[in-house]
Amino acid sequence: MKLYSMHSKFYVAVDCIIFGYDIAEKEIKLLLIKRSFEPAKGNWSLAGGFVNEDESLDAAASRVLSSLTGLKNVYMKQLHSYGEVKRDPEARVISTAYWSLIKIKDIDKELSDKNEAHWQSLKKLPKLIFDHKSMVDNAMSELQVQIKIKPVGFELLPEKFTLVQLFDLYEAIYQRTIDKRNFRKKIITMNILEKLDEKEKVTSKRGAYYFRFIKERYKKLVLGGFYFNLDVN
Amino acid sequence: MKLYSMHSKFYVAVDCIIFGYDIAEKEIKLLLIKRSFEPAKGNWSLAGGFVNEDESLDAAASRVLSSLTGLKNVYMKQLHSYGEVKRDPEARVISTAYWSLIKIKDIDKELSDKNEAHWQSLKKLPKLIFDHKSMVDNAMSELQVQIKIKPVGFELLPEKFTLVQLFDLYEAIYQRTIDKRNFRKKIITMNILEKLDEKEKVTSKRGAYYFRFIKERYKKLVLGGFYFNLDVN
DNA sequence: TTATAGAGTGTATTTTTTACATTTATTAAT
DNA sequence: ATTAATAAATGTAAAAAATACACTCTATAA
Repeated sequence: MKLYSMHSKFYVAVDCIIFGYDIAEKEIKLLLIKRSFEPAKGNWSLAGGFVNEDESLDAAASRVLSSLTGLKNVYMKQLHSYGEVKRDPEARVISTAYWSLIKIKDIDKELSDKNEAHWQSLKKLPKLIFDHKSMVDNAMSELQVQIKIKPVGFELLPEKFTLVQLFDLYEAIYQRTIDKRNFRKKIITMNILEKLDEKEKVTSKRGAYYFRFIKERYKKLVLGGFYFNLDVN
Repeated sequence: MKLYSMHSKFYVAVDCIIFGYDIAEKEIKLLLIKRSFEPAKGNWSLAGGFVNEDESLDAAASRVLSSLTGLKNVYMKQLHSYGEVKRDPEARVISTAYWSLIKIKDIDKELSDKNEAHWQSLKKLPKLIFDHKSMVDNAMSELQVQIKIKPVGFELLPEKFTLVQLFDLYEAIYQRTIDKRNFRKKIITMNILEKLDEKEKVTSKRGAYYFRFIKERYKKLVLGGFYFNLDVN
């Protein structure tokens, strides 16, 4: 069949904006790659790859993420497709960007090292190739929006976390100070966290109680019309 | 050069979800096409087209919209890219969907007739080809979100409109009843509308005052930290 | 026993949202 | 001229949510 044969074909790629959170540094980090092939070989780049004949865009993005980190079934959402004619100087490539939230400790270090992947602080990013900087900016905006209205922050924290850690994460993402008491009040009132008996005792003598996000409880609440909202002053 | 030559190439298309608002019927409508080529010739479809070598995705979407309606510089935003392997039974085609808001009266009727374009009520849509139905559903969700937080509703109304017309538009998009007094209070308080001396006298004896959206005033407010919000009960 | 450092807590005020029913303006019919 | 009809326009009190704000508690190490 050749019904479409008069039309042009294009390389199609995916690029992944992989967010992690450094609890100690209280900083959002991005997993970036030293590009291993031309053009722009040796420069900093998002994790990316070309789409194969037999895989969907989503599958390609999952493959790229997994081949770099060893992770599957992590939080990943399509962000936007970038289709400027000259965005890649080598050839016409249309790229669909995905953003992902992972726990830094979960990645397969050997695999990421082999691929020359490095965590970089969002605050002092190196220059990125092509239009990757604007992909990052767009992803960051999306993250700021989503973390207000969906419980996605927990994707960046360990299973057990303290309210202080959650609070610091929100400050890091909002990039502003927020009121500690009002924040605690609001998240606790939602009734989607379970307080554990265990305490985190590294950062203080007194220790801070660990909490756990109960996804099932959240889902049940949503069915009843609940909207997650952590838009606090 | 052939640095990428080991990778596959794909047909890339754009599809446009074109929203219009029928003031008299108080209904959201979609501009749909009787598809003129195989596969699925004669079936209902979104306005779409293949991307050309020398145009960006955005430009392709603008071209598709303009070739069907004669309209340029209208509200249009990228929605999502659809990349399932078998989404088009004929060949592998990756499609980036765009959604657009236009004033029904502004379209070039001759042009749209020639292209077999027809306005269809959102409430009784015909069966659409491929994955176009889910594109429409996603676009509708996006419209519902955006009209709450951005002044995009005015894109669907004439330059001059009454508060009743604006109110009816919001009810049509939210697909629920809203409180008339609270709605009026909220939109008026925003101070982004100008009340004209003129009245619309077709739908009532008393007549309803026309208003006008003042984009410049809105933009100035936004610079000062203002957030449009019409999330009313 | 005491100093230290971070964790944890409550309330009053302001702002926003919600619920709700009557009056007003105009025209057409008598 | 009066009246009936119809949609437009309007205000307020109560409830809920958001905000501002500073001290006490707990555990450890000196």
